[in-house]
Amino acid sequence: MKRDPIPRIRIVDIAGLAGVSAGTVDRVLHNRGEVSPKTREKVMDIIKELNYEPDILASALAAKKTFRIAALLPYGTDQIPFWKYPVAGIEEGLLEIMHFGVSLERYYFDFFDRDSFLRQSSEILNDDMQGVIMASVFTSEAEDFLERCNERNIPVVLINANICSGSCVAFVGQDSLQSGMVAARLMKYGSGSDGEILIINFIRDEGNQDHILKREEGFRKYYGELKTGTPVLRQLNIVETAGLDGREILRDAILSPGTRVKGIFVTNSRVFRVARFLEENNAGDIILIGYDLLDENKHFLKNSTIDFLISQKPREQGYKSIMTLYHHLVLKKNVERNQYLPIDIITKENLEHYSSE
Amino acid sequence: MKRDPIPRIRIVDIAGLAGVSAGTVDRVLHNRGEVSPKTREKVMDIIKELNYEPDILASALAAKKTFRIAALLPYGTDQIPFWKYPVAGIEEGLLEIMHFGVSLERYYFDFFDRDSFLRQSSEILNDDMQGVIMASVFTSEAEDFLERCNERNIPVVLINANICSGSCVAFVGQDSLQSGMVAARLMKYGSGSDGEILIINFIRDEGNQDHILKREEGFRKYYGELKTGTPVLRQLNIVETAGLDGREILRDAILSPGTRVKGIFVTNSRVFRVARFLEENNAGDIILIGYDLLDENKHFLKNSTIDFLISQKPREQGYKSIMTLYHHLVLKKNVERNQYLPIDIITKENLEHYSSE
DNA sequence: CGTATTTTCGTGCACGCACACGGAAATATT
DNA sequence: AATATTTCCGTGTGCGTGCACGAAAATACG
Repeated sequence: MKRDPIPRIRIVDIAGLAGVSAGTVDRVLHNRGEVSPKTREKVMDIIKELNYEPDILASALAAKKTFRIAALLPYGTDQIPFWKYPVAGIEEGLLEIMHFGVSLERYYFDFFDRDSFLRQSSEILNDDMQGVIMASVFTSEAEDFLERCNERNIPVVLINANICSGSCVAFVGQDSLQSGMVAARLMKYGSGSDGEILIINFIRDEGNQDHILKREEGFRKYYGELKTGTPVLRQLNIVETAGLDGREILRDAILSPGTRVKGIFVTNSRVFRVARFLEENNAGDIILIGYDLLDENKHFLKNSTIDFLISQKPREQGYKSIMTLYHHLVLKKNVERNQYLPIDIITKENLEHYSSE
Repeated sequence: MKRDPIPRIRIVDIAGLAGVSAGTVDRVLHNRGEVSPKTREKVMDIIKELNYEPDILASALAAKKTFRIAALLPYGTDQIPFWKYPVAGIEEGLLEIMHFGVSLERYYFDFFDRDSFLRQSSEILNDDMQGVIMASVFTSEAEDFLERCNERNIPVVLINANICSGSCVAFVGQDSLQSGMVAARLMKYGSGSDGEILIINFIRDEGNQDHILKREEGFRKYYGELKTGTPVLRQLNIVETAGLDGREILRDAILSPGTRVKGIFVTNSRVFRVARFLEENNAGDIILIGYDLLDENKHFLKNSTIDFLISQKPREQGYKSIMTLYHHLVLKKNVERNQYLPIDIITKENLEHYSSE
């Protein structure tokens, strides 16, 4: 039976061993004031040798330092409910770390309006922020803003969609290629080797769609690697503008005479639109796979119109993004550049235990 | 753009408003020493009205209180590797909360030896522990020990297998019935409506097997609720004693002439034994579903001998158990009695992002 | 009423760290 | 050599809370 005593090394212990005062050790630790090279080296050696770690409770209490973090995200709407969840995850993480002086400023923009993104991101640069959590919905504007932040040494964590050229501190999101492959494996079990499968992309005129395209790519990759018989994979792009849900396009693709649709893979969280359509038209024997536990998607999963949902874990994305900034900013620890979240497969049977995602 | 200022109410603020010293407020807060009823009521009113919350950093720093938590778990072995993971999760949680004075004592026992459980649990009662995390492997002994702990007001968190009659603070684990139903849904997609499906239980002479039986129950429940054609479900119990892996029983059940096994559901983490057998005998077209990301299970998932693994998330069970005790013991917060973990479905394609479970 | 005992409460100091201030020592300038 | 300036470092106090000690006030007893 092992005991776990924690003999904490304190600043005064190091001071004693180095024959200096605690104030000098503090100056060495924080590169503050002036310390002679000889004294500095002696203190640093002891710090390393004893593996000194500060008591973060005492440090936070004494410093009363504040870390102001900006959240630059789309606001969730009834049409795009997905974005309600990362926000909730960020707020949840804030509750855990606010004791350490972290505060959050919220800069929300309209998912469909590039100018609102520009306005809010400009405002961040006018304020005195120490870190930013950003959703890169508009790619080139986000890259521009990221560059501005880098010039000011403001660390940025990207959420949900990565930017390849960005020098952010971290990206928190899902491996989109792999999630497409997961969807394909599930589809293959459910729909067999014949007929055709629709890959439906709800896309926009503009903005970052890498993750959507990568999901399709992964889906096709899985089938491409199969040794025997595969169904026909057919892409269907539905341009997503405010107000339209693509009903006529769905009718043509699914209900036209001669179509043999066995399954549908929707590459984002708007799968509820397809589910609505299938339900209205009694097309219940089609395997339907999509993303995320939005309320309406959950409703259709429960009544078996949707067979599987893949969760991007949006709440956990939010939670993890703020915790990553905390580790980087406050604890000064190394954080991983790409933080991929698990690719959760949700069925009617395990839905209840995922509901808070 | 909303600001998030936190004007913290301190003890000295309350003291000023009540016309007493901070020491008196402290005495009221902690029911310490003696305070006149009149003064106590005045202070309590102000505390409630201002919704005072202590600064947990300052509280932990000043109190230097230690919370000693006992971990009463089986040790992980090559034969039962599952138990390596909850331990890792507990250690991970400990790192996050040790600043608040939490320390961990490890009391490990042999999964197959009731006496070792009795020895270790007795030792806990002899030591001065403030909380216990326990795996209820031997049901009645665990109930007994739980009763002892209750007499001493030592809170206990159960992990992995619940005890129905136990008055523990919390249970952290998976909803076994639902996980069996998830397995059945996956099996149904993969193996169709004819032939037979084996439900293999690796069981022991003694000990808590509720969760294993519940998984089978859930599996059967799913098929029972189907409206049309179901395969034959056949139970196969393999008694698990140290050293044997049930190879002969598997041979009879799977390879005998006349058997038409389309799928196998193994109700715990020993699915690698079945996978080994299938691989050795080139029986690769059987759908195989089991539990947990042990190294050997992962190997068979990668080479497609195993089709799906359901994760009990053992590491997260450990993590969550210690965090639950922390919330209860240190923060004095209410915690939920049954904390069910998500039922993760793992395929070859999403395995990499679950590897740390 | 005087003395003894109990109740009540203010005060001081501890926790480990952050950091400002100013005195002492070292160095530069005249 | 005397004076001015810079470098270096020790000391003191703050952060918010926990808690021990003992003085003052209230109460009990003879």
